[in-house]
Amino acid sequence: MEARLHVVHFKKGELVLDADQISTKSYFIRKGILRTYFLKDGKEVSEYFCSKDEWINSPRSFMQRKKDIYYIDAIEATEAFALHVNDLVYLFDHFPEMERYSRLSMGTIFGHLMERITSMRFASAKEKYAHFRETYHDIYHRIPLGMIASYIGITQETLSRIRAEK
Amino acid sequence: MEARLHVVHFKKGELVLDADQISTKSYFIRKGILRTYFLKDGKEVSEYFCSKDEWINSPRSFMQRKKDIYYIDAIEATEAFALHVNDLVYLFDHFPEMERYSRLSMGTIFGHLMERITSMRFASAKEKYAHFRETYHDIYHRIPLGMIASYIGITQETLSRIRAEK
DNA sequence: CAAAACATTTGATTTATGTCAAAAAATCAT
DNA sequence: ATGATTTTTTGACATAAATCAAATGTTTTG
Repeated sequence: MEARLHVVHFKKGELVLDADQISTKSYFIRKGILRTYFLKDGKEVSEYFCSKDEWINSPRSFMQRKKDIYYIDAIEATEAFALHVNDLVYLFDHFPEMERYSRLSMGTIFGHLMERITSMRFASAKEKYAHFRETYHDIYHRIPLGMIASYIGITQETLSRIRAEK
Repeated sequence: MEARLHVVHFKKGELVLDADQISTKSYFIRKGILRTYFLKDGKEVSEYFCSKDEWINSPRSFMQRKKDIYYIDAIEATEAFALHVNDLVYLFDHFPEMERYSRLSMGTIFGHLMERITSMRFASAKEKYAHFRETYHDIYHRIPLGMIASYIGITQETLSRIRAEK
């Protein structure tokens, strides 16, 4: 089992997954930050950030082996374990408890997504930023302003002004 | 198995689940529309709508047996099958394939949620309404304007004006 | 059927945030 | 280090959508 995970390193700014390829790996981060984003009108829109002890992948691409719109890149120099999708399938096939574990953790992620939807719907720019800081309280200061702005769906200028006040 | 589902009926406007109780049932709709909503500053905010052949519940309340903020009510007179959480757990325990099925369908719902987040982030009020109509293309005309407005996160007045133009 | 309750529309005004443009600050590469 | 990118800040202005208020339209209910 341990052997199925191999260590990988990414330099700051390095592309981990290109949107035009199907993702066969999921990464468990040991150090650094990876980020999922997509392009809208030629500009990067950050979808989410992952750091230490978290898994990151392009969900649909990885699970359903279909191309998706997401890129993954490294915000910082990052060290991670890579797990190949075939090995994961092997695990699901041989350890049924995995399925249950997976189902239950999905529930948690689910809750986060619903919360985020709510936050997007009724919050002012300032509140969205506050919500972002809560969600990423241990790494928010390591994420560039522009990426945060696109993550919460406001412009850089507005975010800069929010930070300036107080 | 069939016996574990029992038919229930709700009148238009009837409360199906009160937020101050833990939800023990999930409903599979045969006819009509149910809706999940929560209260924000005393006003109802619609979370999602379900119709024919879909399951509806208060996810965290149902799966984790914890109180959550969601109410469920009937937008139309509705007929549904109710499944008790204990019966579902029984199914998961006795039919491992259920776990896999559940995991895979979560992936789909996942995709919808992510799409919705994107739609909330960068769309104008008009585009949000268009996105809503696509998502609910077979029932959108049966949902009151005010509920749609809160679902997409704009005011009733703005939605009314969007409908008025063209 | 009328009255009440509720939902939608319309109008006038305000406000938060976006846009465009340029300066300042920080980071990167030679 | 130093010049070159890149990122962040600041300013002036435009605009979509919110707010407040009232009128109209539509359902429900006794």
